[in-house]
Amino acid sequence: MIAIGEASRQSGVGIETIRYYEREGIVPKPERAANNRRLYSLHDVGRLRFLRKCRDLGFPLADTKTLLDLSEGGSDDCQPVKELAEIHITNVRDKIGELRRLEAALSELTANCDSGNVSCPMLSKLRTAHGQ
Amino acid sequence: MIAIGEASRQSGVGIETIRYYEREGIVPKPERAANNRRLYSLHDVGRLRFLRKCRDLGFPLADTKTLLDLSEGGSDDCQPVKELAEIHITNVRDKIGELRRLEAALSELTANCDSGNVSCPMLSKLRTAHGQ
DNA sequence: TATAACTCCTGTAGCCACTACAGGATCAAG
DNA sequence: CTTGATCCTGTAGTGGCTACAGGAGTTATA
Repeated sequence: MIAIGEASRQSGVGIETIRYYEREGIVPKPERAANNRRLYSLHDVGRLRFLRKCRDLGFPLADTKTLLDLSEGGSDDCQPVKELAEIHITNVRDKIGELRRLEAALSELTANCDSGNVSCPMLSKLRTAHGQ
Repeated sequence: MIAIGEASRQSGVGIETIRYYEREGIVPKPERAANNRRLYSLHDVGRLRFLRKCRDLGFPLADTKTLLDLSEGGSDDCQPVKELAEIHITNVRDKIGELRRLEAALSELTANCDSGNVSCPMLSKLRTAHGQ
């Protein structure tokens, strides 16, 4: 059994984040030593690593919790996992599209923005009544 | 002079958001009618529209405030505008790259995730010790 | 004139997923 | 015995809104 700092190091999840996950009920309350310090098992560390990977993949915390429950549920049924992942990947693609539109709009706005320019074309475009 | 609801309609900025901008000092406190209701001029509406365009372009609110100040400052110097925009466009591109990596990782993870699968390959990959 | 429906006011809390303290207790090493 | 690392609880802050609650005033209709 290891302390929270070591569990943090081994899992890549920050100490404060581990405590936050505990408060939020994402992970079960760990054992406590006689001095009231949290004690984590290898299994607990594995769980934290699992959570970190889900979060790194951009899953919302609630989905991450669901995935963890599915993973520990034993059945390992693909169906609900697939659904969550597909919704998420759709969201990711939507965001990419949105950001690409942003990038294009910004490029266009700053196209004639030279350092030597006195009247800034970007500001004047932002001031016009167009674009709703 | 118009009320806040009309200013909201004309600018596309929500009523609560307008009041929030006022609290945060993004826009100056407007005139008040005898009944304590806020009164906005055409100039005020133009300012709100400017803010909305900046926000739609994804600029952080603080940058948006800076752009507004530059726009109203009179000098219309391109230099600081260009700098803000370039930092922002870099951030946007970074985010696009990050999301593309996410998309690829998710696609790979779910590649063999069929509805008929009993042991979910995505869950088992998330459980492995790899990937730090 | 009554009343309903609308708009406005202030102030506060919630969203997401942490992150950063403050203020204190305990522990290990020299 | 001191120093420094680690741990504890509890609270507040981040960004940029958004959603109330609870009340006051305004406008339109019966």
